[in-house]
Amino acid sequence: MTHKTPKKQYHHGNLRQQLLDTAAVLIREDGEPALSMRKLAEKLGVSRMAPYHHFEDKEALLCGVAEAGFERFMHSVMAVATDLNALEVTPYSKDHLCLFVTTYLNFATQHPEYYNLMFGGHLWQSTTITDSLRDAGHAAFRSYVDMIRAWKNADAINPAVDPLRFAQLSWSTLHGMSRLFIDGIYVDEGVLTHLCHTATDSFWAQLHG
Amino acid sequence: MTHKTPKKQYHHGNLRQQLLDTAAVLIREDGEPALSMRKLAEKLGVSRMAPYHHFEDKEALLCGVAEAGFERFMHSVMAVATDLNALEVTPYSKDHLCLFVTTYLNFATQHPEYYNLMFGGHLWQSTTITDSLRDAGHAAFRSYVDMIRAWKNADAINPAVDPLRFAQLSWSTLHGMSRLFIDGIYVDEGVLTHLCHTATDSFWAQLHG
DNA sequence: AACGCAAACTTGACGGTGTCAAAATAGCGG
DNA sequence: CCGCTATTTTGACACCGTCAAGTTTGCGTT
Repeated sequence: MTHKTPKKQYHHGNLRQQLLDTAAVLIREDGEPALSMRKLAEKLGVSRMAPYHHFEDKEALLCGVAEAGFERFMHSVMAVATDLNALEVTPYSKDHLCLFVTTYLNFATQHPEYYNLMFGGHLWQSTTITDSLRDAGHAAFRSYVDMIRAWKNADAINPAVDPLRFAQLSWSTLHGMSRLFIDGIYVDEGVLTHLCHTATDSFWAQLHG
Repeated sequence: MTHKTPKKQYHHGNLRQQLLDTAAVLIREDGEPALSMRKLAEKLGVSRMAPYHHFEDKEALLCGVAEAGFERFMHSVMAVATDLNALEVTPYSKDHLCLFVTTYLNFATQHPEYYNLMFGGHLWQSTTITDSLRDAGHAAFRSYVDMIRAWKNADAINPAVDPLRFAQLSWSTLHGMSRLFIDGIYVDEGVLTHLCHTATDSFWAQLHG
């Protein structure tokens, strides 16, 4: 008979998870390029090579962090979708759309340490990107397209709209806005909320033109 | 009386410029993170510290490369603007708009080594970004807003459109598309041209709604 | 023509990085 | 208790950015 859960199964315990969490914290504090495996290991009171038993190399670790980011991201979006009623937002309305837009940008600007890895070129251009990360990314996009298809199936938008095409363009806009704010090219907080509304207007027009 | 131009003013000659050019080449080949000052110096047959006489540190060098990118970028955009007649594109037409969109994306996708530095977070988030680079970036955006103002002054768009607001949103879209293609998240070449047209349609609608 | 001087370049050294290889240790099933 | 595997450690290496101090070069002045 095995123990129910091997709580502390070794010297340190649940390293792997702590590596992911602490890496995210360190990246948030000092930026991704400043993260070093050695400092990360030291922060967890473990020798420099210990992390390599849980992640093949630094990039694999970052892929893991990005994957965790996708989990959080999906959770955020799902949460808003289910809380529509509680928020007194009527489905398929412009407010609904705006809520989605602001949710996306809030995640991006409030969790840049995740967003950068999730949608940055560093990992996606790399030849060693994890299969699971690639899947998570594709799944996220697919669920976005599915969301638009749902609008279409509910006769909430112009039937001539191509969901895939609209998804590609609108995601580009959301992604571009996110990047410009995260990268500090756009700075003003007020501009953000205003831009969210302008973007929503544009999306709404595309969906009903 | 000084010489008109000090052609070969020292051992090596016009290093500074070769540093900028070769750095761009190396980044294009292996990506920005793979660029090292030492390899760059060696490639030019010069000792490792030589570059530091022309650029304070690695980041300053990258700022220089980015600045060169802005020059090329502005040149590309200007060239299209002046060649409108030769290309048989009537000013302020939808084709005109589409031409601008494709020009932007062509630059981004064909010169990622410059685009990444010009509009990437690496330099803009850094506290040590060069003043001249900052100026170049702002100038580029300002000239974009001015272009839209010109359309407005020519009564070519809906007078209710706020040029700054439209510039921010449309630039976000262009930037987002560029990033997604450069980062290899969107891959298909055909999708690019199609997305350019979809984006143009959206912009056109915003300008004439 | 000689000199001086500043600009351009080199060499040595230091602390930091990712990670390969091999040794050490811990915990669990038999 | 033994042995086996999962986990962690230590040593070593090549590479990186760059500070400090030395060396070369070429031009302007005398």
